[in-house]
Amino acid sequence: MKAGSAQWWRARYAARERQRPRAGGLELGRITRAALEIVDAEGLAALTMRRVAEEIGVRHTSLYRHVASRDELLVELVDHVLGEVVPQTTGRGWRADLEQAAWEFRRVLLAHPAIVPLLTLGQLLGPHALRGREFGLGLLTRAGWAPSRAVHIYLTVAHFVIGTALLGTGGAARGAEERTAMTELFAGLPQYPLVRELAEPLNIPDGDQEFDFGLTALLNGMGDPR
Amino acid sequence: MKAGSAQWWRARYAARERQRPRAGGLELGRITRAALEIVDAEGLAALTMRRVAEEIGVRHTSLYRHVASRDELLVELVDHVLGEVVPQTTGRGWRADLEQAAWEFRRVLLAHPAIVPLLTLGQLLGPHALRGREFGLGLLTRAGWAPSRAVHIYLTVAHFVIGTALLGTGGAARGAEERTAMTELFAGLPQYPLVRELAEPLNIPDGDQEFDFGLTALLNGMGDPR
DNA sequence: ACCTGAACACCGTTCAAGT
DNA sequence: ACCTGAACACCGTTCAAGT
Repeated sequence: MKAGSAQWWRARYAARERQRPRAGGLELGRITRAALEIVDAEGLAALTMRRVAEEIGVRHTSLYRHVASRDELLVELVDHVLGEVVPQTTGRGWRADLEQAAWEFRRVLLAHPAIVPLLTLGQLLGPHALRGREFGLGLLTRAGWAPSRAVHIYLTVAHFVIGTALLGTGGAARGAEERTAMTELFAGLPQYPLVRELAEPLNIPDGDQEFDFGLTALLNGMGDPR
Repeated sequence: MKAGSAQWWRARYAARERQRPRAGGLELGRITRAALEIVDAEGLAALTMRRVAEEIGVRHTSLYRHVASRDELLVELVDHVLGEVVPQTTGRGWRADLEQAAWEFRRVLLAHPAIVPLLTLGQLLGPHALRGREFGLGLLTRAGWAPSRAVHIYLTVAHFVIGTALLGTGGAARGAEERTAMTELFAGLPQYPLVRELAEPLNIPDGDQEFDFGLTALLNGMGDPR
């Protein structure tokens, strides 16, 4: 069964209910916490089963009693990080609430850049993901949006947050020396005059500004609940 | 030097100019073409150096003469796929042109779902990526958008296309049995009443409709060139 | 029930040797 | 200049054996 699929999640929830952890034993939380530490400090490539086990002080084969594969561990890690998202209502209407939730989601993702690519590994159906989903749908339906419209808006904004985080972290992130390298690169490519001319605004590494621009346009374009 | 970084691309362009391939020899194009075949048919996990070499009929260590690492191969593969994007003007104004380009970009990504996650590996600075960038910036500036505005619009739309493709392909893609599994999953989770109530619209696997909704909202919200 | 040890198949990458 | 062969270090995963 593929880790992160709906079928997998269903089995996972059932197993979690059945489970009674014994005192002093290794549990899933200890594993995901160790995994997050490694991934935050050293990146995704450093996250091996052996490395996680070493961090905890156990043989790496022991992990397979709690997690069926590395992929399962990664899926669990994603929902663990999603637990840091704490959406709150603002008292200033649905649009302000949605914007605040989007920025809060973005904040958490940027705090753990290495796990962002993992969001595409499976479906976001863990307890923390569903908590966020419930919150978003709640504020939209309470504002008067029709159910199918609320779903569309929720999914579009969520995907926008994830998409911009994906492109803004990792390989696409721009430092100072990256920017000078880019200028030099474009200088040697006369085939693309506009790319060269607009090199400066293209390379300003202000992801927050771009995020603000896109989110505002998105919400402007959606109108109001009938 | 990190594959996909601006510095890497700079060296890569320079090396490509220097290169004179000898007749009958192995060249990069042959490698990326074999890689794409494998990845389309069997997914990203099947794309090993040994497998690519086998497909071509050569020892796997030979690949390292043309590509410094597996990561380099993946970055080259991305730009290779981007070559399939053929944006065209419509004669119906900048907005129609931009929408058409966005759909064309989406079409190519969905045709090669396994490579979509690779778009986040490095910067999109290959020749085909820059060709698309030049096209997008061209149609926007010709329409009268101020340069910095054109850049924002271009980046936002491009990131939107990639973001929705990322979440719509791979693990998040929904088949029929996935949807029934999701219904059963929600039925057992009374903690999330709205998620359960809206399960049906949430699980309709119509990515095109969601894409259309988001793209329209985005462009609606951007207004017109001054 | 949980952890350990040994083992398996398979990776990416390096490098001296051939032509 | 390019390809080959052998080798290295390191993976994820399985499973019988211990407690």
